[in-house]
Amino acid sequence: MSDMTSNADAPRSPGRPRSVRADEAIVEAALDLLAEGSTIEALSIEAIAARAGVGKATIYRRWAGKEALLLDALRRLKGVMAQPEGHSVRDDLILLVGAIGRNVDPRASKIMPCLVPEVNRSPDHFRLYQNIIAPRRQLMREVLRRGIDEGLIRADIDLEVTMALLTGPMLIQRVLRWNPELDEQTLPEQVVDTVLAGIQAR
Amino acid sequence: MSDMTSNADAPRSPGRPRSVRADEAIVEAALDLLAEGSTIEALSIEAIAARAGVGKATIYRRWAGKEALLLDALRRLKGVMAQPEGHSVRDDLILLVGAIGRNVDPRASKIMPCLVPEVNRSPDHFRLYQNIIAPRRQLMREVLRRGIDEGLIRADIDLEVTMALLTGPMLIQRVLRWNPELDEQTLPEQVVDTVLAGIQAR
DNA sequence: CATTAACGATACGGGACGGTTTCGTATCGA
DNA sequence: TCGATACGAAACCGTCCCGTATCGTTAATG
Repeated sequence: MSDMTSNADAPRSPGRPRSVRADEAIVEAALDLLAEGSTIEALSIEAIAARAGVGKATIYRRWAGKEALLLDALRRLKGVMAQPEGHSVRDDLILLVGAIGRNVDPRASKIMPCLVPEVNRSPDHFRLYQNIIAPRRQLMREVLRRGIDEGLIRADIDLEVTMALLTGPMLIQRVLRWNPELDEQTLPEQVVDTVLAGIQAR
Repeated sequence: MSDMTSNADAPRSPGRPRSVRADEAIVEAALDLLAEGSTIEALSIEAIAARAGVGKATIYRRWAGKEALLLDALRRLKGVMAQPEGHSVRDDLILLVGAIGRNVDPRASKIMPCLVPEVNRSPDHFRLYQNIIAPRRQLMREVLRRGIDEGLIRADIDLEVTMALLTGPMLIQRVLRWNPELDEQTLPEQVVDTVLAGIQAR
C-alpha cells in the first residue's frame, strides 16, 4: 500500500472515503489479466482500469504507477502455505514438494513464470520473491531437521543443498514443463524417495 | 531463415546479393540487446536496426517480424554442448550438471530467464526450448545408462525423474538465484553425489 | 443542507513503436 | 556500361499507452 487511508486510528478525514471495492477490483483485475497470459509490460493501466470498471485516475490516486501496483498485487497473491502434519517426515516432505507452484490461487501458477525475468532485473522483485519463498524454505528446513533428530537422516548433510534437490525438479517441471514425459502427480513422491535414499542414515 | 537466399544451388539471382554482414549484425544486435536486460517485447525492431547499423527495411526484407527474427536468433545462440569424457560416470555427471545454463555464449545465461514466460505462452517457443535441451537430456540419459551397465546404479530407477533431480537444482539456482546462500561452484558436485547415493546399487 | 473528497468517464498532449514507402547510393551479373 | 537489386537513412501514419486534468455525480461528515 502506498497511500494514507490505511491508518486505522486516523482522525476520520472529511469527504467521501475511498472505496474498498475499487481497491479489490483493481488488484483482482491486474492479477486476472496476468493470469490470462498478458506479459508484465504488455499490461497497461488502461486495460486494468477497464477490466476493473474503474477510472484511470482512481488507480493513480492509489499507486504511483504500474510497477508499484504490481508489487502490491503480487504481495496479495502468495496465498496460504501448506502446513505439514508432523507425523511422518516423508509424508511432510511429499506434501511440501507437491505444494511447490501449487498455490491456493490458481492464477499464481500462471503468473509465476512471467516474474522470472523480473526477478533477475529488479532488486525489488528479487526481494519480493525471496520474501515469499523464504518461509516455505524454513518450513522444509524444519522438517529435514526433524528427520535428523529422529535418526532418519544423516546429520552431516547440507540442508540448503538438500532443499534445492527437493525443490528444483518440481519447480522446473511446473514452471518450465521441462520434460513433457514426467508425471507431475507422482513426481513429488519419486523425488522425495530418491533424495531420502541419498541422505538417509545408514 | 525464412527467405530464399539460402539455397546454395540457386540459379544466382541477378542484382546485388544480400549482405551476409547485415544478417550477422542483425542477429547479434538482437541477442546483445536481450542480454543487456531488455525484455523480449520491450525489444523493438527499431532498436535492433539502430544497434546493428542497419535500416529497418533491411530487417523486414529478411524476416516477417520480431517474432520470426527472435526465433531465428535464439536458434543460433544455443552454442556447443559439453562432451562427457566417458571415464567416470560421476565425473561426467558433474560436468553435465555444471554445464547447465553455462553456454559458450555468455549472453545465453542472461537471455534464458527472459524466455521462461514465452515458453509457456507460445508453442513455437516451447518447441524451440525442447529442441535445444533434448540432446542434452539424451547425453545425460546415456551417462546414466552407462552407470547402470557398470553396476553402479540400480537398474530399476526412473531415468527421467533422475535427470530432473540432477537438472532442477542447478537450473533454479542459475536462472532464479533460488537460494542466495548456495554456492554455484560446488553445487554440481554436491547434487551429483547426493543423487548418486540415492540411486546407487547396493 | 453545506462541505468535502473520491467516484467513473472522458479528453488531452506527449511519446514510443510498428510497418510501409521513398529517397539516393552501392554492388552485383550480363 | 547497364539493368537489377540490396543497401542505410529518413519520413510518414496509425495505434497504443501514460500521466494529468476536468467534467458532473456520489457518499460521507457535521
